[in-house]
Amino acid sequence: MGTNKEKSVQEKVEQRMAQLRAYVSANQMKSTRQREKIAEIFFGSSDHLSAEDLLLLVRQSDASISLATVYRTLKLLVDSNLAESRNFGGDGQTRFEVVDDQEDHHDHLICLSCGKIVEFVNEEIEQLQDKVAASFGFTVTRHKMELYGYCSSDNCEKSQKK
Amino acid sequence: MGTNKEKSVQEKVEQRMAQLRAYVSANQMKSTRQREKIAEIFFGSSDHLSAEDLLLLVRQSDASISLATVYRTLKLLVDSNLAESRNFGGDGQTRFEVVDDQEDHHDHLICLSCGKIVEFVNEEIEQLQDKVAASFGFTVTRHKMELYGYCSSDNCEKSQKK
DNA sequence: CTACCTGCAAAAAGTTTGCACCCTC
DNA sequence: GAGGGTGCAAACTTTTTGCAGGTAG
Repeated sequence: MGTNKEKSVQEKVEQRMAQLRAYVSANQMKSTRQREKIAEIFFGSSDHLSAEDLLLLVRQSDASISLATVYRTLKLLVDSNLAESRNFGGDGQTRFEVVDDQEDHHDHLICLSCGKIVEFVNEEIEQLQDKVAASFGFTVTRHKMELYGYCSSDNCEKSQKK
Repeated sequence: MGTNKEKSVQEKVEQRMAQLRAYVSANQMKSTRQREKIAEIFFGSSDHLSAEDLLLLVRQSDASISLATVYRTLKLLVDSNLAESRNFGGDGQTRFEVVDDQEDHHDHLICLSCGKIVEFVNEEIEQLQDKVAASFGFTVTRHKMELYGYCSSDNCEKSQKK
């Protein structure tokens, strides 16, 4: 593992930052210290962060950044197609995650007991989705699939949330 | 269409009402005019209503009902497994829909242009989902699948929302 | 320098809750 | 009659926005 097929985390982050800078300058926007920092930390994180989560992380390296700017930056990332917003479980918390161009789309498997979130891809399902949609005259551009259930992790039964 | 395999809308609503009453009395709760009305209208509606939507409908026949009671009743319906809450599009609106015991689970196809929502079921996909989940050691109890794209309805291109 | 950005605080939007009064069982 | 239910308004939570001052290009 970790050969030429995978990019290092650092490389991926840099690639996203480049895309962001391109979008920013193409739209008469400016590159600021806050935007750079927020985006960089967001791209580097693999979790499903809420705005508040991200604010906390960002403040570890720059305590003056405000929640409003985090929201504004997240909106920018979503608009530029570098991030996507999700609404798991209906707990009223919007979470964001990094979008990987076409190359690495995935769905989620969520444990209702311990909260673990696993990402997966299944080409067969994707094809069936397109087929079903087509039968209704729809062309699918993106989708969201979340499977809720129980995992078999050791520390799952023990550390039940809720 | 409309033979013995389908229940009339009225019958379905009554069945739900009976389940609700059972739940209510089994939990030392009371049956009130407001609860009855809200639940009945909710069960009778096939749309994906928000609390506010439902309030408007309910007020057509009883103008004194409050939003708080609608929320309280919706929570009751969700707790009693007669309704389910959804979060489409991430537009900050929680929508509710009637749960049909096991018999009629479905997923959604959503048109990004005109907002049309189509419900569908595909057994093949469901089986694949279980299979994929099992490969990660998960047992799926429920899932959510939303396909976003564009429909081919006549009045779609014209009446674009947003 | 100009236009875009940021922080702050106020405003929105959606949902929940405390309380006094009301109604069902 | 007692205990849950309702309406109203206030409280909360999450996200957005107006404004005055700051800064990138």
